[in-house]
Amino acid sequence: MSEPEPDFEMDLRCAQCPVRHHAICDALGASDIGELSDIMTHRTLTAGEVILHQGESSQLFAVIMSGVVKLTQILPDGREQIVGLLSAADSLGNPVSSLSNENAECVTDVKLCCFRRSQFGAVLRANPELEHRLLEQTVSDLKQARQWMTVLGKLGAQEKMARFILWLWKENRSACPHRSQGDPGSVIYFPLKREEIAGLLGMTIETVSRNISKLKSDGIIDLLDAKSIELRNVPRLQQIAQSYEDDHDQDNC
Amino acid sequence: MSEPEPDFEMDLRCAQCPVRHHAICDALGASDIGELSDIMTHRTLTAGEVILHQGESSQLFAVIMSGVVKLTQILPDGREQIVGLLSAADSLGNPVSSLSNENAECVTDVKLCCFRRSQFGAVLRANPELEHRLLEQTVSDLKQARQWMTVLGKLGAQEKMARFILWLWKENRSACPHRSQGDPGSVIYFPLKREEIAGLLGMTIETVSRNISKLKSDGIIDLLDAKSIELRNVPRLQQIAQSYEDDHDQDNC
DNA sequence: CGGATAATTGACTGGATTCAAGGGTAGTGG
DNA sequence: CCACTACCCTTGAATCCAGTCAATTATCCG
Repeated sequence: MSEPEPDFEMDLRCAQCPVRHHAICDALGASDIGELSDIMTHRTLTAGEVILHQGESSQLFAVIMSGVVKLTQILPDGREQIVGLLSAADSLGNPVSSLSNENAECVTDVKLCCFRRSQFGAVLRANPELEHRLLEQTVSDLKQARQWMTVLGKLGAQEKMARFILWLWKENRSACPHRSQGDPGSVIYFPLKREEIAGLLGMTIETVSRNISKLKSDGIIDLLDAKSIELRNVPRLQQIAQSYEDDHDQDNC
Repeated sequence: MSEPEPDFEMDLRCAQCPVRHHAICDALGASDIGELSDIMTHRTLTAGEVILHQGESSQLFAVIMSGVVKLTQILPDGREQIVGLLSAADSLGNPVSSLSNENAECVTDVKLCCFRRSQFGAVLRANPELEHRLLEQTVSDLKQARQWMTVLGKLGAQEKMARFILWLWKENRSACPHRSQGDPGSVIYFPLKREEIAGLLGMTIETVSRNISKLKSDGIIDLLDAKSIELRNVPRLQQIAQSYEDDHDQDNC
């Protein structure tokens, strides 16, 4: 139960990789990408599997090819806080130490592109552009963590829910920038249970549920099913969320 | 009021710098440090001065030589969350973009070693060891931000206070690892007002005050003055804080 | 269909905020 | 040196928001 069963598929090369140009490996050109493809292995995990344990040592460094992973911290008495959510093109694992600062657990089924820390570290040292890209991603993660600090520390339940929904919306949008029209059907799907939303926002499942219901009865959102929300009044939502218009984000993507 | 008045002193070189071997510049050896000393300027700021504004562009990147700086995020309605505290040897400013993600404001008088982003970036590109060191620091900051997320999201007022005091204690200890005996007089001084503690822990000044009083009346701490705490029962404090024994931290110094 | 897991809703409780008053302390100027 | 003021801290009382406990309904899968 502690170490997931590896599932190797050595045939798939970087050229066919769906996140080749969205993940940190984009920093390497066609001539250097071989350094990574030579040492990578693919692995498929199922929802609920634990990838990393907080405080424990691991040789894994990986890029997420598909699926969602949650980073959590667990208190001695069992309470769990979600401190990060990772999805396709994000990377996983501590790049500067073998000790993991958080637990990492699959929210959905997940496909990983895995490296041994030592081998990845060697490529990193040989390719400063790659390390620079890793720095950019870490700075971006830090920015997000600090934004969540503000949400957790200063916002009320209603405001937290609104922020969460708007955050989902933004993530959705940056993930699939296909439809160029005036975004007609603003339907968001998310794979998180109420318990996980609660774990992220620092509240209980009951409070999450109550506040979703409130937003629905106010006509601001509509619930298609428990994990699909349709936005009906975005400006109102932004107002409730105490968010500045839009974080004109020029980050990865 | 928006741009602090510079105060140049070109005479002081890196060799005399008190943080030369504790800050990121330690990554550069004696032969390369000149690249930095050639482009650095020292600046002295007084408590309350604002160094960076959230969402605004700035050409500043700096290393703190002395003093304490708080990083904050402010909501449209004025509520303020402290998302980070920086002190001697920490660096300040976004290394990958000119946009600042937070406000930075002096808590005490502060001495900075300043660089222009563009010039520092050039040194960074020429010295991968320096960029690696910056990555290490950013990862460390991210780890800390996520720990605060757990504090903000899951702990009660009493637990937050205990964590805060233990965090101060650890910071104190790593700052001056002089006295090697069994730490007899565990007195901690901190420059933060109640309002700032509240802003960091996601509570109000009144709740902060009440909980400090509670810890004092329980004999767990003693208050010498409003900003000096004496620890009287560390194990009890750790128990209240819901913290694991000690984050056997092998980080920077 | 049936059992298990997930989500909603209600009633009650409690801890933190809010509102308000009262001390303490530091810095200024007579 | 002391008085005065401004700011900071503490403490009390009342309120309120979110948590807890509990019951019901919905959904997913065998």
